[in-house]
Amino acid sequence: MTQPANDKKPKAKRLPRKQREAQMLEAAAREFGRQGYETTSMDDIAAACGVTKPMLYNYFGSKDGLYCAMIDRAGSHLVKSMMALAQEPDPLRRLQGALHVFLDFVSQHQDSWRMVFASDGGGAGEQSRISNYRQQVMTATIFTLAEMKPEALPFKQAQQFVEPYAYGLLGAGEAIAQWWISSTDADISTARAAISRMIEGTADQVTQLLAQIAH
Amino acid sequence: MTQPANDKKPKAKRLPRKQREAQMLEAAAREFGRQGYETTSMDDIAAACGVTKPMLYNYFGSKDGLYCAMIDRAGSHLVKSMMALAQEPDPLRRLQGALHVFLDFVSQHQDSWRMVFASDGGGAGEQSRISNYRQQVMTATIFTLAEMKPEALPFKQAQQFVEPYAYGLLGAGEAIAQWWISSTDADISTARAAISRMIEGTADQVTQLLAQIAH
DNA sequence: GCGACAACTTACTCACGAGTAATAATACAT
DNA sequence: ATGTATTATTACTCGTGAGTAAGTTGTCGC
Repeated sequence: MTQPANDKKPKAKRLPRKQREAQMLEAAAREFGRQGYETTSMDDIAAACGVTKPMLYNYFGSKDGLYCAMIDRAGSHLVKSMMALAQEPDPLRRLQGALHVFLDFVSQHQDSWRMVFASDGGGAGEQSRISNYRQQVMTATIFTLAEMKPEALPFKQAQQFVEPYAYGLLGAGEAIAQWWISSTDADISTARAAISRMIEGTADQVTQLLAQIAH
Repeated sequence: MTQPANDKKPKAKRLPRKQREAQMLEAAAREFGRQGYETTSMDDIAAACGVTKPMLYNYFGSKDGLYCAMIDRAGSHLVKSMMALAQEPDPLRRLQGALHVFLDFVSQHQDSWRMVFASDGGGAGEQSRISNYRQQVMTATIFTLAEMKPEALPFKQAQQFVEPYAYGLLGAGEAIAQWWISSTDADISTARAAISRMIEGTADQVTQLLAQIAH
């Protein structure tokens, strides 16, 4: 519907499948990200990579299929980068490292990260649950936060208490990322610093809380 | 499409306009909240209050019109409640008060608050900007945060520095509210405590930051 | 009772978007 | 060069949802 913001009016040059698929995923990410799942038509995406609709169906089967493929590409990339931090022993530093990775991810997937991460509800019927990369990041965060004061109380129990803070932190991270993207002038280091400080402040509070609960 | 989750199969009882309108707004909030803007059909909403589509068009003109009316109802209510806190002089307490109001709002508008507040992008084309109640809350938060250490540096400048933290805080509040809604067992006081602590932690950091900038 | 207005319905139009044949064009392997 | 795979297109079907026109029924003032 709304002009796909892209060029390539002339004839579609012939391209091997792998390349075309990659291009399609790019375009899908861009269009879905800009307009949301429902509002983006397959024709939009097709036009955005200078090809016609049936090609999309050839390669991805359905709108859902394309959507999921695109989510998966970006999502698995995020999670993989985050998992690499698992060896860092200090929980606070691990949290900080995760934010670093997260902001990098956002800056690289400016349009689509919201879909990948928040999976906006409007997404693909069944698939919105399947590809919940957000959940994975959340779990890791809860885990890390519960480690802040390990001597205070049993780990399982600490996780309970810490859960809302993990959600809050993630929410804060997302919001600041969003702010950074949409503010034209702001430097990324400002965003980084803000999240970093919020993590620190929250970590302090959580440590206090855990200590306090343990009497 | 998806069954509107409501009853009232028999004949539509006749109702005066004001009452019917209120009922429609309720239903709209419920359905839009559950399924999102694009996915909810006018027939869904009509069915949800035991009436037929043309009535909706009679009273609200269009889907956009209905959507905006519903946003406005809840949104102005939120903003009004928050404005009542303006007389509180201590910025930290004001922030805490705002969160109290916010959580009350969320608990009263469980389905729809996301639409009202985050205005989910998929919303009504032009109107998504018009009815940005989120923006109002944001501005107030920036304002309050900048007041944390008034002697440090000029107010206008403080606002600049404080902006990402305001976004972060709001994001955290939303995320925790969301967590509370979707977790079956959690008590609201837990959510309140978590947001409260995060505000405190962040406020500390902001105060430090402002002091530090002022040399 | 009896207009007359407000509340409500039935029964459409119209556009747009997902998905699908059936068909054309180009590379490239032998 | 020529048969065969793969890449691509044109030209549809079909369902669904926004919005409307024209008609029906209940209710209130007098």
